[in-house]
Amino acid sequence: MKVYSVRELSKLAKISVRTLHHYDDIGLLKPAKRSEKGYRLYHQEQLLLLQQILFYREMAIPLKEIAQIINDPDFDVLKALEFHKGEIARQIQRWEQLLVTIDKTMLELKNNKAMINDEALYRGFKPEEAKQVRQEAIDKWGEEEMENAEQRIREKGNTGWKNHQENDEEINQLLASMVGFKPDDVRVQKVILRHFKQMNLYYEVSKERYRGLGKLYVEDERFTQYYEKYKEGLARFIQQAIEVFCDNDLKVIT
Amino acid sequence: MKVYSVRELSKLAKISVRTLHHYDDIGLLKPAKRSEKGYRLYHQEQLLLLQQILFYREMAIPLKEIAQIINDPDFDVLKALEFHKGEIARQIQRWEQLLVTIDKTMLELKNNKAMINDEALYRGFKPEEAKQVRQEAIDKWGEEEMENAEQRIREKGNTGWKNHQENDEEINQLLASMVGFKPDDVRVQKVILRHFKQMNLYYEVSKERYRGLGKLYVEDERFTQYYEKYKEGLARFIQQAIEVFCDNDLKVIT
DNA sequence: CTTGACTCTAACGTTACGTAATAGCTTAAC
DNA sequence: GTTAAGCTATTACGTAACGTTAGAGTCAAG
Repeated sequence: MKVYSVRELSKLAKISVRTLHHYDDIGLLKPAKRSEKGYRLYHQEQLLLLQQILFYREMAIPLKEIAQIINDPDFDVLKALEFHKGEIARQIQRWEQLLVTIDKTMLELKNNKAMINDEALYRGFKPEEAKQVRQEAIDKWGEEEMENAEQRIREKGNTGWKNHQENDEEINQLLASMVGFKPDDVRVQKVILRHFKQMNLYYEVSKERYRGLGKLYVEDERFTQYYEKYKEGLARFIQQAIEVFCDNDLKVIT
Repeated sequence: MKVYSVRELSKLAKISVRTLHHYDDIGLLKPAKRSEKGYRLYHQEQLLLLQQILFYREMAIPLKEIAQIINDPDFDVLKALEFHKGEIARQIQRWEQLLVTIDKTMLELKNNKAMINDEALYRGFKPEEAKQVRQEAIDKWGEEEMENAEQRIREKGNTGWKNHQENDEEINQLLASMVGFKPDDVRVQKVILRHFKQMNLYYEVSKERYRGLGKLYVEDERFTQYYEKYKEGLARFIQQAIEVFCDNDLKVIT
């Protein structure tokens, strides 16, 4: 009967010798016997076992569980597989969602990055600075927008402007207290208008860009988490309110 | 300016305190300062950073790389995201393939398990034993096939039958030497016929079951690896040859 | 002043091996 | 016979991202 050395077996199964050592260590796959000098010797039986092990390993089943499966004849393989199927399916769901998010993020980075930076800038500057920054931004718009915006952020640091921050805070608090209202509620829209005006004080925020910002609130974790901090569902609430605002209140803008 | 303790920040971000400790340890997110007694104190700035970190962490980007992204302004985020997008896409591919394999495996386990066991039995029994086993199998077919087959395997162990094994080996060698031939090549089909006869010596292998076995050769890692050992592509080759055989040579069977 | 809730550091545990490092064995060639 | 190539063994640290005690100091409230 043919016996296999570690190397032979490893080549057959296309795994490393170390892996076989490991499986021996943890008792998952012991060699049929040891040679006089302690060399591991495997038989067909082990080859078969190994194939099963690798089969299950491919399905991302932890080695401990694999040991169960191949050792314990009473182990319910079907149940285990069913379970892992669910796990994998969920995993796939998550990753697919991630792909979407990444795509969106990349789009933001490519096209709308300025918008994010606007927010970053808009938050934390004195009005004079903001106006100047804005002017610069408008001047160079389209050519080096990204680099410039980032550059300015780094240069200016975060020398916050008190009044602005407080106003911002108040608006967020107000909106937070209104979560649950219908987005087209007049009271909500009033605050949104205030928000919109606030932004337009130092920035030229078109209807389009405002709508885009609204979407960012729910699609970008960084914004979402920032607003969820105030109240659960706030991010989505604001976004919906902004949508309504942009759809209806165009007259205010011009 | 509001400062956050570890716990506060951890609650805001819905992560563990340990994680914040960890991020501090590895320098990914240092607190703004330490209190007199060494307590970690975080500011808004850190909150923002943390949000970014968690954002990237969600996309399964390793912490080291995240550190790059948020520290090094020259780091090409777009490229990094593009890269990870590819990674994730590939992952998803693999997992989806796994789902298919798992489904098939479960089907095999539920309905066709006997087939796998047939192969296991068929390989390694003396003819008398095999015949007896077969008789038993036929008798109890359909009620406890799975348990019985397993039971028999365990009972009989692997007391191999020399001639049978050798014949088996020779067939495999022959087929291995023919990989690359068209599956409907007469020489191939002759060997397949021999294979089929060999199986029918001790087992009642219908055209259907034989075709099913052929599929197993390529769909079940355990079989695939077994045959790939002889020659790369052998498993698929045999399967194709069996398909041709089952499609054309029905007259031989009856 | 004593709880209870919170904080710190230090350090081991987790998963499935990779990667040396050190040393003995086998075998074919010279 | 020796030597070099190639195999084998054991031991043990490294990896990623924290979880989980464990021991000990700190803070606010009753």
